[in-house]
Amino acid sequence: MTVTIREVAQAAGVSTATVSRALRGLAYVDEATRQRVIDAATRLDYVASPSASRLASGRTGTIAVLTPYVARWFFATVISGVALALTEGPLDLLLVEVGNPDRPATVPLEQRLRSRADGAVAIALGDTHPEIAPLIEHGFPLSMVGNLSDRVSSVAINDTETGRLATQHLINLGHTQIGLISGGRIEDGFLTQDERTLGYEDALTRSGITRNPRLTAFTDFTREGGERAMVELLSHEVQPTAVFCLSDEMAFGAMIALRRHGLRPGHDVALVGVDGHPQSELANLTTVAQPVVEMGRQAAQSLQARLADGEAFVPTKQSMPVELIVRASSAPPKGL
Amino acid sequence: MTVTIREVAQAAGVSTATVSRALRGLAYVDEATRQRVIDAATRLDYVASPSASRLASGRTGTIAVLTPYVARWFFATVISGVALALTEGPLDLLLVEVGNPDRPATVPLEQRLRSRADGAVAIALGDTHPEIAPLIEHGFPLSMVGNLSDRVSSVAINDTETGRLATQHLINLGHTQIGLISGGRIEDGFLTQDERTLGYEDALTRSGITRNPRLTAFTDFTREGGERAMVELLSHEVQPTAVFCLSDEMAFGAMIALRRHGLRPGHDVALVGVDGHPQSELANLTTVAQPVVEMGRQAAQSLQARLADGEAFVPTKQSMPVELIVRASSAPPKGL
DNA sequence: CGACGCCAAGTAAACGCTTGCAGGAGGATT
DNA sequence: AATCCTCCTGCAAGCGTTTACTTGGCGTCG
Repeated sequence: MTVTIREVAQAAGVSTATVSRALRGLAYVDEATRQRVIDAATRLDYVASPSASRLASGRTGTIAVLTPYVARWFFATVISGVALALTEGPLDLLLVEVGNPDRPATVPLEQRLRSRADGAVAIALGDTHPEIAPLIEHGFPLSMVGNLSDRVSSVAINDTETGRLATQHLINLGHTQIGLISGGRIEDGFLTQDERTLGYEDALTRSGITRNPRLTAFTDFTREGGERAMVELLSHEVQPTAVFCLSDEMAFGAMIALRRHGLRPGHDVALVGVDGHPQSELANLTTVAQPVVEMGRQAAQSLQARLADGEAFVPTKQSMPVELIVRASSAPPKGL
Repeated sequence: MTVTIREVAQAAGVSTATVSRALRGLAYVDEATRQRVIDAATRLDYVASPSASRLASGRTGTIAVLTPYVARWFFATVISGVALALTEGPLDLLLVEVGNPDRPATVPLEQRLRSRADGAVAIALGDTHPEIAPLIEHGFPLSMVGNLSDRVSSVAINDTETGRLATQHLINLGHTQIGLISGGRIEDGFLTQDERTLGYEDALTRSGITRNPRLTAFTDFTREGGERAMVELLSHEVQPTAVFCLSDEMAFGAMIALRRHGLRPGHDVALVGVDGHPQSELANLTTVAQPVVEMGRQAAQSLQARLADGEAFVPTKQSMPVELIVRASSAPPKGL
């Protein structure tokens, strides 16, 4: 059924070794010979068997994408960036769900990756995450997106700066009762929420505002979470005139909650999110946008660089620029 | 570095053949022996080399997902459904971008799949698509989502019914000038837009309304496309009081365009989309929702069934239920 | 009680590549 | 003219499984 390297060798009148070398563009093959081989291969519609070549070479030609979610915007968009980077080369993209609390791992990640991928891009996962840490320990080539790490290459935005930027914007508008909708604390080295919160606190402090813990609600990074969190905030006696949401999706949820309470986002309660989600325009949401596709692409590229380099490799930490996009959801407090 | 089957065999005091059989749960292995093998394997942290087993068995244990886009909501969500179905088993998920007009294929799809996947799930691709058709021709196990086909198993909604449902809803509200924002015609067997359009026409006809071609705009299935299309519709002399958008994202774009023209969705122009996009709630968009995750899951399952069955296989056509979710974007025309 | 069948386990031949090593052909260098 | 490179090519040993075939032991049946 399938054409083997032997048949190509026969057709081109050379050995299989030469076919292998010729087709992979290695040195020490006469140009005329190479052409003859390529012609034969094309004619026979030959494609090398990946399994065989992987077995023989020990390289898989595959990189894995490790992600807790595949459908959520941020994750899906990073994946598309990785895919973009891989279209250049001949690498395969193996999709692996990791760290989704709703779907506990049945097989240890390391086993799922061993001899299956040469390296991996991890999305929004901490470097001490129980599934990830062993990989790093064992020197598995890893590249992280959305979370900076000292132990592996990583690309992310400056989350502290992001939190500061968003909060300062609200302060500049005249707000002082600024709420926070944050993600729950995670103990696996995933620092996004901590750092954005740090930036939030820092901005408040700089302006001489003391943080009120009753103005913070913890939830998860979803629309539903944002909705619940906003309801919670609204239930307290002291209410925020503005809320910094750690993600746009959370902010969308917050908007829904506000509306349900007869309040108008922007008019009654100012809202700022983070992400630059495509829907933020329609929702009129002020947001700190991050270059998500590009982050995925960069991570994949630095991983490829590492795979090419081999030993001589130092983890790089890449910080991407953010941009505050101001829309109607952030207006001055009503008194002003 | 890595543990081989031979070492396990030695440790368990059996042959590699027995180890192979024991670990894969095949018959003709004494339970005591099997346990001994499993213990040894566990102790040594043995994991079979996929390349080797693929080479030897001819099966890849991988299914590919073929998709034009990975980040767009519908596609990402289908992929998550496929991933969901695969978490049960030991199958790998290979992600392959196919049919994205912005990224023309460098290597023929068939070559990218040969000996790399046992089967594939194609998302929103037609069965005569130049990349897909050869696969079907050669009997490659395929399962389609979002587009029904006679030639392979497929799962989708009834698009004609969907178009009818959406349009009828607008008619029921009292609209007669009902516009359509449609996708461009594609000649590769992808029928979604044709059928939804058919449903739209049919609903009009049934109510004795003659379709006005000036009320239809063609574009692509994106927010930007919807925006452009709505601008186009608004530029004509005869204007719609309602518009049926073939996808929610298009409808979001249409909303943006309306707003830019000082018109209010629902109030000035009624809007209905298709998808049940998570953002439709916040946007107050009336939509015909489809069970997207479930569709991905079903497609993956029927593919697995086919792979298990082998020869004895007949393509199945699965039609999923839709649900009209009425929100503020669809209101009666202003006169009423 | 011998033939038979069945189960359990082993032997060894693939599977289709890659790659270390060896060899030969020329040309350049002493 | 002998020696040494350099370039090209072939030989063959893996790579780590799976699986057809074989073997042997043991209970069963006529």
